[in-house]
Amino acid sequence: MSRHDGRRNERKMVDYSNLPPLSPSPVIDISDDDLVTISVRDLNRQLKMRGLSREDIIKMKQRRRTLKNRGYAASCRIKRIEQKDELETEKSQEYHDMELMEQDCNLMREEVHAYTLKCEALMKFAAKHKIHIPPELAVM
Amino acid sequence: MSRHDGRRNERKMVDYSNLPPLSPSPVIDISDDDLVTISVRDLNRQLKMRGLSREDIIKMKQRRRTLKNRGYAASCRIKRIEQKDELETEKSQEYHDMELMEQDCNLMREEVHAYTLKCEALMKFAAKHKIHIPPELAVM
DNA sequence: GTGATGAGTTAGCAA
DNA sequence: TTGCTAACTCATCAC
Repeated sequence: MSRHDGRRNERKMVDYSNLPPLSPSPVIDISDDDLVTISVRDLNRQLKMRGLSREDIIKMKQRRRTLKNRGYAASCRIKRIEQKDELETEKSQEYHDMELMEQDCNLMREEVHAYTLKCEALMKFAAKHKIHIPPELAVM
Repeated sequence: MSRHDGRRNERKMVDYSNLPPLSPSPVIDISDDDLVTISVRDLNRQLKMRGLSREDIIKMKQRRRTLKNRGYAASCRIKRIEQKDELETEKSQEYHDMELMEQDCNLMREEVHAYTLKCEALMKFAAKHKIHIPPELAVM
């Protein structure tokens, strides 16, 4: 119960200025925003310039890592949501395609049916008029 | 950094016996497993019987809540995974159905084509033999 | 009180 | 060191 007791989580988004100060005393006046943004090189330079103790340096580094992790966790959650949305979108697209294809199928089914009727009528006509149709032309 | 430093997270699953003892001293000899399982009534009875202090009772309750939350978090994760699996399964099922329907479509497409050829041949045959076909029977 | 879930922290893997 | 993710804790909401 050291870090998070009712200081964060107030309303949805990260307020970097809201983290508790580094105890026993604030070590350096870099904002959290800068701390995660700055390069390791520059950070080291800053830390040395200000002559921080070994301990404070370790704390600073740990703090940087934690802040970065906070960001990673956020992206991880966002990614998860996006992937889910993607799946759902693809699924409903597929469903839509399927409906189109089904219509297509039905049209063709009707077409086939219409042809069978037509041909049937033609064959009847031929029979009625005693027209001999060569077998390779006979439809049914 | 009070609770979880290298005691949990060893390998995947919850080890209830692994939580740190309640400080300043272990308060009661209920296992975590029992603590989350027992009813509130029974818990209260136990706590009173053993004459625990107000503070220790509060700690005990908090501990129970935390253990329960751990379980809720786990179900939440499992649920998320299951929902994702479900989506994926549905999607691939849909894809499979679509393929079947496509085959169906293709078969019918061929059928329609075969019919047009047949009818074309019949019409040519009729023309060649000067057979008059009533318009309502004419195919094309 | 119970259950679910978003955000943050930590451990530990992979690169 | 960096990025990611599972497991955990906590706050908060709904019931």
